Amino acid sequence: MATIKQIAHKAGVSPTTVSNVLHGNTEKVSPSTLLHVQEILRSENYTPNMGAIMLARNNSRIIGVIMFMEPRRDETVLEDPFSSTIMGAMESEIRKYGYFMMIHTTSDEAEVVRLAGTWKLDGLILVWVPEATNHIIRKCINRPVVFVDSYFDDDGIAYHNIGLDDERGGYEIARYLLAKGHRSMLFLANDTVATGADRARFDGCRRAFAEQGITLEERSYLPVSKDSVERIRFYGTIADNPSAFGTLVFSADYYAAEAMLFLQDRGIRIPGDISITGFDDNVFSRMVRPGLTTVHQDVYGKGQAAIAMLMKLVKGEQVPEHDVRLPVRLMIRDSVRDRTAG
Amino acid sequence: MATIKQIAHKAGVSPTTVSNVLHGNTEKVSPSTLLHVQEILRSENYTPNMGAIMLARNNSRIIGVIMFMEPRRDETVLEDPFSSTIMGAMESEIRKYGYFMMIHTTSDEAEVVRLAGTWKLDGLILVWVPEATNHIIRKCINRPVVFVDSYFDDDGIAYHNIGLDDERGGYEIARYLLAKGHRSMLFLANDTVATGADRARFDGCRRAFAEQGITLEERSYLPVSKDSVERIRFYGTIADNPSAFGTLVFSADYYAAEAMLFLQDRGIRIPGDISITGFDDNVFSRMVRPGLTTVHQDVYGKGQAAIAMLMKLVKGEQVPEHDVRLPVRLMIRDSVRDRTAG
DNA sequence: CTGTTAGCGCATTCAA
DNA sequence: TTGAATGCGCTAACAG
Repeated sequence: MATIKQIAHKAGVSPTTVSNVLHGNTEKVSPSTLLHVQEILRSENYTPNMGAIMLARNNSRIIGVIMFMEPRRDETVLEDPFSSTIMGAMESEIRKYGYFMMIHTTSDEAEVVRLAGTWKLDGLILVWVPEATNHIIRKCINRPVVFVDSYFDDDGIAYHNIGLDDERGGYEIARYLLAKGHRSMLFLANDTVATGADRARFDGCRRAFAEQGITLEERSYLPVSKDSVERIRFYGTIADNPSAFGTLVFSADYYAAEAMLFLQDRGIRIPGDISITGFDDNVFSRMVRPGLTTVHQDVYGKGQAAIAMLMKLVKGEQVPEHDVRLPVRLMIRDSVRDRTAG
Repeated sequence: MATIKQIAHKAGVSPTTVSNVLHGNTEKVSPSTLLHVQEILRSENYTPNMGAIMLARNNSRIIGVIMFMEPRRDETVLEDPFSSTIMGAMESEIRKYGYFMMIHTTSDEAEVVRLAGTWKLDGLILVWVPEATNHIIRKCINRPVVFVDSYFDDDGIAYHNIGLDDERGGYEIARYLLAKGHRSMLFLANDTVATGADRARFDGCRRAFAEQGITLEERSYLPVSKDSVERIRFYGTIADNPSAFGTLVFSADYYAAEAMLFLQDRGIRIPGDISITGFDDNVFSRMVRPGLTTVHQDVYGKGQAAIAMLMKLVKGEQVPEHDVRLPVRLMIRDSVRDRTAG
C-alpha cells in the first residue's frame, strides 16, 4: 500500500505533484515529471486510501442504494426479479460512472440519514419509500436523492423520482378488459394500504370503467396477503366459486401466475372459467400457460434512468424533470377471455 | 454533523473521554460523566465519520461482495432468483453484524485487489470465482475472504468456501432416473467449460450410471447457450426428434422450465414424450406443469453461512472447516416418466 | 512548474 | 479518571 508521500519520495518530487498527476492536472506538471511519476505510480502499484480522501474532501464516491422493505425474510420479495434486475442495472451504471455502491435495507428513515452522514454518501437512491417518511428524509439529507417507485403527498416540494406511468398501466389493462366484454373486475393489490403505485393502477382501472359508465367501487380493491398460506387460502375461495369474482386484475405477475397455477390445479380453466391479468411483464408472465396478459415495464431501464438522474445531480447539474414516469405497454397474451365473440 | 471535539467541548470534557464513552470503555469513565456525555451525544445527534475512522484504524467495517459474472446485460442472470436471494440474505446478515455491504460486479481479479485496498475492506465475499483467478486474489488480499460456489485447483491451499454438494445432487438425480428405468441422459450445463459445479454435478450423474454399469460419455455434457435465440434453436432440434436425446438433465431450473414450455408449446408431452429434470428447486420449478423434479438447495442459508463464516474470520477466530458443502435434497415432482411401470 | 503546510475527525499512547 | 499530543493519507491553498 504505497502512499502519495512514498511515491513522491521515490520520484524525487513533492506530494502535490503526485497529487496533480493523479488528478490529471497535467497543465501543472511538466511532461517529463508527469511520465516519471506515472511510471513510479504504476511500478509501486499505488492504491488510493478512500478513508483519507473522505476525510479531506468530505465525500466518498459512494452511492447508497436503500431498499425500503420489510426486514423479514420474504420469499416473494427475494424471488421477484424486480430487485435483482434493478440492482444489477444500478450496480452496472454506478460502476461505469466510477462510483461505488453500498446497499442497505431498512424501513427506518433515521437510519438512512445516519448512513448518509456517516459515509458522506455522494448520492442516494431510495426505492419504495412509503409516503409517510419521505419528508423527513428529504429534509435531513443535504445530498442528492433520487427516489424510485415512490409516491408523495403533494406538499409542493419537487422530489426527483423515477417511477412508472402506473395510472396508465391500470387504464390500459382495464380498457382492454372492457373491449373484450368484461364488465367487472377485482383489483388484487400488492400493498395493504391503497396508496402509491397500487392506488394509481387502480385509479387507472376506474377511469377506464368510468368511461364506459361503470363505477368501480372501493371494495374492488383487495390487497393480496404477503403470507403464502393466507394467499393460498384466498385462491381457494376463488376456486370454490370462480364466477363470483369477475376478472382478476393482479398488480404483480408473480401473484397472478401463482393464482393461475393454483386455479388450474383445481381444474379451473383460464381464461375459460376466469380471466386473469398481471403487471410487470416479467419472466413469470411468460412462464405460465396460457401466457399472461400484463403490463410491461422496463425495470433495467428504470435502474439506469435513476442513476443517470442521480449522477447529474451529483455533478451539480440542474435536473428540471422531477417525477419521471416511464411508459408502460400492454402485453396481450392469452389469459383473458373474449366475451364479445359469439 | 457534530464531531467528537465539538461534543467534548459541549460536555466540558476531552475528546478522549468522549471516545471512551463511544466505545463503551465505561471502566475508564466515571458514571456521572458517562451519563452526561451520552446525553450530549444524543442531543447533538453525533454521527461518526467513517473516513476518519478508516484513516485512524485502517479498516472500514465494509464487507465487499463481489459477483464474478459477465459485465454484459444478461437477462437470464438478472432474472435468476439466485442472485437476489443470496444478496438479500447477505445484506441482512451483514447489517445484523453492524457492518456495511459494498457490491461490485467484475471478472477482473486486479480490480478486486484494488477495491480491497482502496476501501480497507474488512472482508470479502467472492461469488462464482473462476478457477483460474482464485490464486492471485487470495495471494494479494491480506484480508479474510470467503468464496461462494467456487471451485479450486488442488494446490494445497485451504480456501474458505461455501458451496453445495453438487456431486451428490447429480448423483441423486441420476439415481432417481435410473430407478425410474431411464438408461440414457443428456446433461445440459450452465457453463461452457465443464468445470466447477457443472463438472461435479455431471460427475455425480456418471457415478450413479456407473453403479448400474452404464458409462456416461463426455459428449453427454452439453453446455446451454447464454444466448436465448440460440437456446430456442437448440430446443427446436430436440422438439424435432424428442426420442433421440434421452432424458434431459438441466443444471438450472430456469433453463429446464424454459425448455419444458418450449417443447410443450410444440405439442410434446412432458414426461410422456420426454423427461426433464432441473437443479436449484427455485420458483421456476414450481411454476411449470407438470412440476419439475429437481435438486433443492437452500440459497438463503448459503448466504447466511457465508457471512457467518466471514465474520468469524474477521474477528480473528479460527475456522477449521474450509470447503463447506451444503446438503442437497432431491425434490420429486412430475416431470420424469416412470419407465418401469407396465 | 514545484514544494510547503495546515487541516479533515478519530484512535491511541502517554502523561497527569 | 481525565487530558494532551501525535499521526493516519490526502487535498487544497498558498508560497516560491
